[in-house]
Amino acid sequence: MGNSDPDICHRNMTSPTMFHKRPAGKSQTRKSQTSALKSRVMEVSLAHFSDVGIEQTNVGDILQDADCSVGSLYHHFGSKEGIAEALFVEGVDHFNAGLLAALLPRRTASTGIKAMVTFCCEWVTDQPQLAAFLLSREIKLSELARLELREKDRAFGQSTYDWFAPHVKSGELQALPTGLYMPLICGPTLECSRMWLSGRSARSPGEVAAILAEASWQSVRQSVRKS
Amino acid sequence: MGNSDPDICHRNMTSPTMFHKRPAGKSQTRKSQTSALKSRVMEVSLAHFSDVGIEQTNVGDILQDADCSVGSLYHHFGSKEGIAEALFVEGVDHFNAGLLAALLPRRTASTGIKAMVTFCCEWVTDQPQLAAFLLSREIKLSELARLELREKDRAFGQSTYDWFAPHVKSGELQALPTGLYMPLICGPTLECSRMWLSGRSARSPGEVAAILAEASWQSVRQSVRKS
DNA sequence: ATTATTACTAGAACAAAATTCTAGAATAGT
DNA sequence: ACTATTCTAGAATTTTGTTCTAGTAATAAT
Repeated sequence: MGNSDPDICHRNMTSPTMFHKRPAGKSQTRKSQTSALKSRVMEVSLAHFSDVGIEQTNVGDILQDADCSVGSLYHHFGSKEGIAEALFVEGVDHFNAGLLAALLPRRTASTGIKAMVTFCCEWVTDQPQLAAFLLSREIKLSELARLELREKDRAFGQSTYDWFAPHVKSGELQALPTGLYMPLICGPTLECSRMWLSGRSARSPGEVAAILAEASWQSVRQSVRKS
Repeated sequence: MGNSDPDICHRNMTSPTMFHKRPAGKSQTRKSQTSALKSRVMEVSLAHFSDVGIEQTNVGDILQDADCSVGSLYHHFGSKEGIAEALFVEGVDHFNAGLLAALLPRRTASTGIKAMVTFCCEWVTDQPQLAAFLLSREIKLSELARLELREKDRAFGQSTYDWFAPHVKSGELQALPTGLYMPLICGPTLECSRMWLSGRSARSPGEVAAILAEASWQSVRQSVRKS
């Protein structure tokens, strides 16, 4: 009765440090042990997921590799998909944050757009496992996570558009439906990434970043051409 | 002993008519019954897969909805993933064939590139389920299917490149690494498609086809600009 | 025509793997 | 100290994908 309530708990994931350094005091407090366990599970799961896919990954292996008990896993994540969901949300967050950080400081349309593309390329090339996971699977998200992600997506879109707007006004960028900027700017890069990650292409996005950046820029700039 | 040999059989799928009209004589011969069963399974499976994903779909539901026995299903497809594999290969084939058919008759670089984009947009908008399935999941293919697909991919790439080459020579198209044309031309569209299919965008690719076509063209044309 | 072989259908039985359940230990709150 | 909560554990259960055996139609061989 006074038992654990996973339905609440495994939602309450305050970004357990896969991509940031952990506090890690010497005296392993319970809290840090727990958070370490979660990280371990996520790390191990990512490796398996990106390797053989969610379906083919079996919980037993995760349990073993992360040295975790059945109870703990289901307490924290609720299900195998729950792990995937946590990874997905955290991954998207990380990517979006990086992309914004690359964009916002730029002062001209051209450098901004190119910075976005370049960031994409580098991010994918730097963390192929996470990228493969994010790009190759559309996770079946819970309703709650779906809403959470939708909101983040909206906020992200808003931030980028706030940056774009002045450049549209000044005539450097084309005026387009809001939803088209991201696909035009990052679409080619993401497509290249998929090909590289799945072994269909030898060239990593990092290697062709400059070409992609230039091409994407051409696709969204206000075009006034000779002849 | 003289038993069925699924290891051979379920590879031998001569494209069972999900996207083409079936012969369907009046006297249901065995062959046509069988092929109808396969189509039914694939159709039903696609609906489930694109709805809740491969993992979440359970074979029992497919069996029931397609009115198929366990034995038949495993005889024809070998496994649940086998169905996905068949759908995937057939889908890619259908898409590639359509794309080529749209491209090859065009005589100028501009109309060709735009035809490709337009075809993508229409195809995705016309068969959202299949598109969602192809775009959102990377199927874990068998080694055999992987090779088969690789070969088709190569042939497809060759055909498109044969079309591109003269236009590159004539200076209308940029000279790019071979692997970059498709991502640049179709990447934005596919990205839009994903957003639309997953409900993150309201505008269907069909609605923005013209804009995408123009933008993608700008990204691969040989640019010589004022100032 | 009869037999042999193959392609296919059927569903009970099986095995593997995900998840639930019960219980106990650690921690925080009062 | 006592209570409630969070977390850990692993045995027990259930679900679900797949295999197996057997039987039926179709086709090929003699």
